[in-house]
Amino acid sequence: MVRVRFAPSPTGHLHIGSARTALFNWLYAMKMRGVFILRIEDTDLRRNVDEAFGAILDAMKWLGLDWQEGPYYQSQRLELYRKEVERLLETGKAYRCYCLPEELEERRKEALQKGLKPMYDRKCRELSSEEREKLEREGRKPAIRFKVPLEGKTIFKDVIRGEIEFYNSEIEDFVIMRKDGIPTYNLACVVDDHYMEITDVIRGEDHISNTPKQILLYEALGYAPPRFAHLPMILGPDKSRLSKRHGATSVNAYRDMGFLPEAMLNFLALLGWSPGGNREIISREEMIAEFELERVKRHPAIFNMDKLIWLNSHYMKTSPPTYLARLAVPFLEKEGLVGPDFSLSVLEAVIPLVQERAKTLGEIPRWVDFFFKDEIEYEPSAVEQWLKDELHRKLLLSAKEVLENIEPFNKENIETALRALAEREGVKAKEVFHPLRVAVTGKTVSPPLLESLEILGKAKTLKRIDQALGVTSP
RNA sequence: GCCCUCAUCAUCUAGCCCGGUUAGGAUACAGGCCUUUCAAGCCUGCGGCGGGGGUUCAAAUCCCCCUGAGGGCACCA
Repeated sequence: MVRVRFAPSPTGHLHIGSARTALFNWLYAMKMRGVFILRIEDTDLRRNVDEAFGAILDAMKWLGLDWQEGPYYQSQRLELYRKEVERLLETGKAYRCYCLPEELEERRKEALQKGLKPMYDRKCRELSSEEREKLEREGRKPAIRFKVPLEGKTIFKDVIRGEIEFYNSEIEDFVIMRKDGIPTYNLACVVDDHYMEITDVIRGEDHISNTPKQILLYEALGYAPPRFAHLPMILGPDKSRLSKRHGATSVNAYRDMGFLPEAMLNFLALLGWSPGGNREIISREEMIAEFELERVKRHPAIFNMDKLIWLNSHYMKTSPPTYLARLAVPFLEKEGLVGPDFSLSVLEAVIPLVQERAKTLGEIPRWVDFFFKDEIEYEPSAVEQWLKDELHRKLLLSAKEVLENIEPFNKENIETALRALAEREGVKAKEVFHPLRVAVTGKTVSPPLLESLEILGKAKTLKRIDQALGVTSP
């Protein structure tokens, strides 16, 4: 049985890169009919954890990455780590280090100056009991360091990259437990992965250099190591690590901009993986069916906002209007276009007119605002272009007279009548449509006019025309 | 500085493992068609195997070197 985990630290948000890691873990678990576990790595005492992971949980749920176990919190498992560290101490595979942070820093700088590797100098590795007692008497509290083998190499086979090896001499005696008794990442991670029976560790490429340390820990603790798979990084357009300077990096920020979860998921899946062939659009079910860890790319991927937008507009076009209407409500509320008591059915009627125009939910309000306002504002340039001159004012007035007599007030009847009007007046149809569009929407760009008029209704349409003629009268 | 990883259009990528393709698709960009605006859709164009050596009848594909990019080197995760 495959068991994988996603183990974020409780920052205030789910980073795009973390989300991709979560997705690939989830996909692999689903594909293998295994278990996807959520674990919160909150062993950093300095970080105040309060509700910081709430946003992470929200983002996971929004993307539909449901977990079968957890969330587990490392902060609640401290006894377990202490017990394991004690074992390492007893078997001589770890030791107490009394060096002060300032001392370490100074020695690190010295080493760097001499052109040596900035590694811990193993000063406390072979302390005699007298030396230890002396340091204890000074009131020093020890941190626990892992005794890394001085020779040999640590080799592992990465599922995505093949064999990777490190010389043990390149690895320092890293701290596994701080002087306050809180374990560090590498130790807690290994202990948890063992006790949670994780079979496959799928994580970012930035963890490759942690892997030999962890494997050494697995060996020292007598655990069988899992398989490892390191995912490529996600970079910004300038090829540097994706960060705030490239724009939004959290999943929730994209949700709030009006991206659909389907698009986000599709986009994330394509960042470092591809189903092969020429497919770009892929559903959650297809991803699960076709996902293969071995097909994951080895090179970093650049976050391509244009592609995300394109994918989103695709899902906007193909999603059911009722679904989009429901998701669009908060965006309309934010613009003050709808109150708590508005009718969803009008919105549902309007969505089909804009779903292939708005690239995100966030763009919907500016396409549909005139349906929800009593008084619309007129763009000065639009008025200037279509409502100022005599010809268009006259055509608009005639249009109003024609529209007044249409019954029922639907697209077909409106179109027939307006085209007939244009013909009678000897002008092109658009000479009638354009002023009418500006009169009703206040803009030169809008959803299809005829459908819009039908939904708006005769009364409001006529009122708008009067308003428009008033706006432009001397 | 040391260690590790990676390398196909501007970007995401198919192809690489099992050498023989006019190196394919998508986004973006440009042009055209359609059209009541804007979109969408359709068509066309632009554009790439980082460089150098091998191996081979034949290399994007196999090997080596260089270069470039990314990651790591915490009592962070």
